[in-house]
Amino acid sequence: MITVNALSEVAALMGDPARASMLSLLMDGRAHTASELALTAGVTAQTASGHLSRMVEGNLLAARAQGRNRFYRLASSDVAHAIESLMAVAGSRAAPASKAAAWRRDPDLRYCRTCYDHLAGQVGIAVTDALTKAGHLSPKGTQDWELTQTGELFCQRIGVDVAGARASGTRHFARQCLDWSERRPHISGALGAAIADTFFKRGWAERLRRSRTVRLTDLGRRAMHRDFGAAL
Amino acid sequence: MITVNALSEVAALMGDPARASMLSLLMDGRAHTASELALTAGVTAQTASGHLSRMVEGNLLAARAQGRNRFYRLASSDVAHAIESLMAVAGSRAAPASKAAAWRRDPDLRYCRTCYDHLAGQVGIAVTDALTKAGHLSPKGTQDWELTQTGELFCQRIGVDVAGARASGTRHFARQCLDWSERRPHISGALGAAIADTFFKRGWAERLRRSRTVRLTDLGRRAMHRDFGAAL
DNA sequence: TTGATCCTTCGGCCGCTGCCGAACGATTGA
DNA sequence: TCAATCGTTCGGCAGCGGCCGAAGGATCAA
Repeated sequence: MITVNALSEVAALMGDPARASMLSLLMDGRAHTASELALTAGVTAQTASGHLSRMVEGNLLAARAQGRNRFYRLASSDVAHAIESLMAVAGSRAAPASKAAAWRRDPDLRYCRTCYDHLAGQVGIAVTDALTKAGHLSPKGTQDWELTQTGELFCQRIGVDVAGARASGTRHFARQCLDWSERRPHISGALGAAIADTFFKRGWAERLRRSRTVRLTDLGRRAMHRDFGAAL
Repeated sequence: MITVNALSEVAALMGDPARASMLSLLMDGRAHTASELALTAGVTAQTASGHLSRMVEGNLLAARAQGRNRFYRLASSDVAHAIESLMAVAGSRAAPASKAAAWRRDPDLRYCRTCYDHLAGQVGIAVTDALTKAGHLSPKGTQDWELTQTGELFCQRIGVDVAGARASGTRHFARQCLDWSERRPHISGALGAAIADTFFKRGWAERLRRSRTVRLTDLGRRAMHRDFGAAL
């Protein structure tokens, strides 16, 4: 009865209050950091770390390192489905969880910032989304992007130095970088840096002093609309 | 976060190997006795008893006493659905579980017998099914049956003493009795006894000596076909 | 390089809970 | 009524597992 054992193991993983809290938070479909999950569960970081690695081991979660942060998300929609079924049995429906409050903090930083040397935040996501929607960019594996032929032309048109990016030695060309405020991947790597360069050189964006925060100029706003088809 | 607690509690109930074994067995949708579940789980009766009462308490199972046996079944389809989702996460599909072997034992007893003073086994179920399908009988609550007007006429026609059954003092008129071999309710109570009486009086069935086993006669087989519309 | 932040591993404590033996009601069949 | 069967409660034991403090690696900002 290998299936019975597997059943009880999966259920047991979900059956701890701390882990259940984490899973509940992750039901929003986004990725969360270990410390955030620890806070939610009401346990210390080291305890949370143990829980998280066990859930990764049990194929409930997927982890992804991002700088000194580690983001965790549900491993599959199957997991989300199972949790929802359990909630149905529990008889109470999942609370919508008011996140509005959290979004008030640091709105500028969340709007646009540099992530190392490329754009992040809502603007970074908007750029990435626009490129993928237009067919210029498509995910390659879980870590990279592929720049299509039309993407190559598009970059040329708006003045992104693609050739320079390709020639950047050991560096990854186009990388998927998990956005910590939007919790979705944006474009990084050499191409991401080249795109950010273009934003700064053409006066579409400017760095705020002593901060990672980036301000989108009126010119940039118009460019986002005209060249990327995104309203921001 | 009342929902989180409830989630972990439900999952924890399913997260024990012994309980998971029981739940797996109960996934066939039928009711099983406590001892059968104990055997399946590989624990002693008293351990199983504890598990079962906890699962009843947690609304995972429903229990029903039947003589000195106690039958347990999944409390709802929601529970079955949740278990199935967990199995999907576990990645292995539920084994069909070869039950064919078990059905070979005591085929006569399973085919037809008396349960106290009424018919049980496949014949008892067939009679009950035929009456409900024809609209003569319908469940009333979870414990009783209601005999409809057409049912009353039908009983009159085949010679069941309904009036006598109604007059039987303190006794329940038409009761749902869980069939231990078919695991589904058949008709018992005064009406069930009266129906069985008819079967014996009209030569449709005869008791085997020193046994609860009942043999359906050729006459009875024909009656089942003609009057009940059931092939047996 | 230094300090700060994020996360992990290690070690030990403690409480929960699953397990069984024993004993006891309840029901059934003879 | 008596014996057998089914199921339960009780008590005690043992082990798993969740928790934290301490310490250390990795990464980032200055």
